[in-house]
Amino acid sequence: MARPRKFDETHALTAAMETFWRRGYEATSTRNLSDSTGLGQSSLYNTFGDKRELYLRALRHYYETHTAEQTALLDRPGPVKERLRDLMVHAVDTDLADPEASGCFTINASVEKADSDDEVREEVRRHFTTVERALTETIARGQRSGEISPERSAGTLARQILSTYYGLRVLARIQKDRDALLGIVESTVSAL
Amino acid sequence: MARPRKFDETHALTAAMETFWRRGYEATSTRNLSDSTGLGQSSLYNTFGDKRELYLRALRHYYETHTAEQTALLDRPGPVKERLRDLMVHAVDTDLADPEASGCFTINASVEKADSDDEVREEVRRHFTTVERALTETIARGQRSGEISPERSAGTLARQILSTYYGLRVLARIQKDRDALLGIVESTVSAL
DNA sequence: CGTATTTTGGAGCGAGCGCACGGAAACTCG
DNA sequence: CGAGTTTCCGTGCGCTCGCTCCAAAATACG
Repeated sequence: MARPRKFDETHALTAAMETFWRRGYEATSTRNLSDSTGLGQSSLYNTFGDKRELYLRALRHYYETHTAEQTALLDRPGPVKERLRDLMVHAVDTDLADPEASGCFTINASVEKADSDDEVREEVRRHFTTVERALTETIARGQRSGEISPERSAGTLARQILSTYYGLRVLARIQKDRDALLGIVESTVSAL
Repeated sequence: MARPRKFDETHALTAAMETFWRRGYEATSTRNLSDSTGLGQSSLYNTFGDKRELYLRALRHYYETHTAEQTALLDRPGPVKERLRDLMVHAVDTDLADPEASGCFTINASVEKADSDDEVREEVRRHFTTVERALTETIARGQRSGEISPERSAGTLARQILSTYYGLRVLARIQKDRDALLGIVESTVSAL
């Protein structure tokens, strides 16, 4: 019925996500997005709306790919403490593997834009809540199986892990000493 | 010998720091800085150099005022666990008290600008290291007095607290439930 | 009081920003 | 193959950006 697109929308969205992820919202220009996606400016605007809408789409895409991957690590079978350790070790290793890496996009969005944009804040909250819930379920499972003491509530322990986890991802931006970071992980897991 | 300044340099620096802190580096224009400090553009450039230099000055000013305040909380006398609790509770309360608050400037700088600016990264590292060292000393003191088990090294425990602490400050941007946040603090302190 | 020196305020520079637009191009379908 | 529809690409608009410059203003000193 009309001229077909010569790009894949998901590929373009992934490229835009990586650009926002690495450079942040303000430091990313629409030319940067045009370059990294390979789309012309008008195609960008036709497909995704304006810069802010594309940022929100990128953040949601991060949820569907990366946040989902994090909770998937927790939902796997096996000893619960190993699942929790996997989550954190995986984060440390991906943060350290790529020198261009830019931590966790959700945290970046939370710091740079959640204050000034209600929709961004709600989206960030959704990410946080999803990970927190996955952690709570995992810990509750561990408490039922006896791997984790039921002394403190699963919710409190989950928030404690969540806090350590996000702190790790902030520290890992500066502190590149893998052993020090893994020491945090071990100490946290063994304290459960 | 010449026309005297009609502003106080420290006051201007404090105002600039608060602007960068709240809005971030990229979203802050030199007009914003001119407005918040009350200085004309030429006075700003005469006194502080360009925008980036002013940002570095602001970050160092944060170190001397706010980071120093954090370590001062730890250096006070009294039970060690109370000192650690104070540090975290104080952060939660200041983050929640002011709806305009924007978390921890060091974390913000780490997320927005440490990747792309070596001097910012070194300054952020200095903040992190200072808090980590203060935590290590505090925990070592607790181990000597018997308040904290010497099973795990003071350095590892310090980094664990540091991680939780920074995670708390990220979470507090979104999660405004004081009881949930304080639950993290209690759980962390009681696990020592 | 005149001169030297520094600060101040405001205008304005070139560059890059987000975004819009219009015509050419590439398809589907009658 | 022509009509209709959507996408693509380049140009450029209005604006704001970081930063500079300069003349007026305000002091200290001989």
